Amino acid sequence: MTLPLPRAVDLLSALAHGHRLAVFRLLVKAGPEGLPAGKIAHEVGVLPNTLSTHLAILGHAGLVQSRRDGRSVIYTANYAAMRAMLGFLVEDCCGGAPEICAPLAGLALACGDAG
Amino acid sequence: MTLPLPRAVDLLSALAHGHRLAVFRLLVKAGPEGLPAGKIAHEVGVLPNTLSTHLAILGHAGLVQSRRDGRSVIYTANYAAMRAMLGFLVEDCCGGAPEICAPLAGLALACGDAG
DNA sequence: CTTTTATTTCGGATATTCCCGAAATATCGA
DNA sequence: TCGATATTTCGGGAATATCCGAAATAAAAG
Repeated sequence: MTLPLPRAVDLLSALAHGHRLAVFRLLVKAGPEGLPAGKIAHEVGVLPNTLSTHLAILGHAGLVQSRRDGRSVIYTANYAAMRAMLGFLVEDCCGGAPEICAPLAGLALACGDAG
Repeated sequence: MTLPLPRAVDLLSALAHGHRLAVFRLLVKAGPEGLPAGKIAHEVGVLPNTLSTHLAILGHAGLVQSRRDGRSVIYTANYAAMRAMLGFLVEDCCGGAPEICAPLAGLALACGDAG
């Protein structure tokens, strides 16, 4: 197994929430520069303290990292964690069912070209 | 977006549980023939009624299907749903970060070869 | 040093998830 | 029909998640 099952559950749980999924998408789009917590809260539409909790959950799962910049705390997506999760899902599925992830090959290649 | 956000959350939530993730993996490995609920319960190590709830959750998310065979109810993994979820994650990530899913291309291809 | 801005932590109220035992339903075989 | 097997539904209790307002912490500005 590419990832211990509880670890995979942690990653899935972290993203299994509308606001947290939105936050992660936002941070992936933002790239390595990341975004300050306040801006994320505003974009996603949640109170700063609530967002802080969500960011902590994402952080605990390893999906985001943070650094301080003056008064702001900048958050960035951790690609490695997401890659690990996708790897787990793909390898775990492909083991028994190429139909599931064979189409992903083209998709992933297209992403490399387009991105 | 390849999938409405709430739909993606449903799929992620369904798999964000140790037993349910184990069940889904088991069903993917079992292939189109599927497995009866009782056997799944035994393999995963949960009581039949508890498993029934988990199967209902997976079913509601569209990740598994069922058919009756005599006294047994046979469950099978729904590849399309899993493919949709992976597609969402990959496309959503690759939009901003090829580093995440570029490695998946090779992985998915390898699955097709090996599977 | 005080104020302002940015974020996190704390306490608690509400909602949801999770699991179990008991009972109900469906199907088969005697 | 009666009993056995397979699964689901029901009801409730315990654990967990979610969200909010208020207070605390961190850093810059005046």
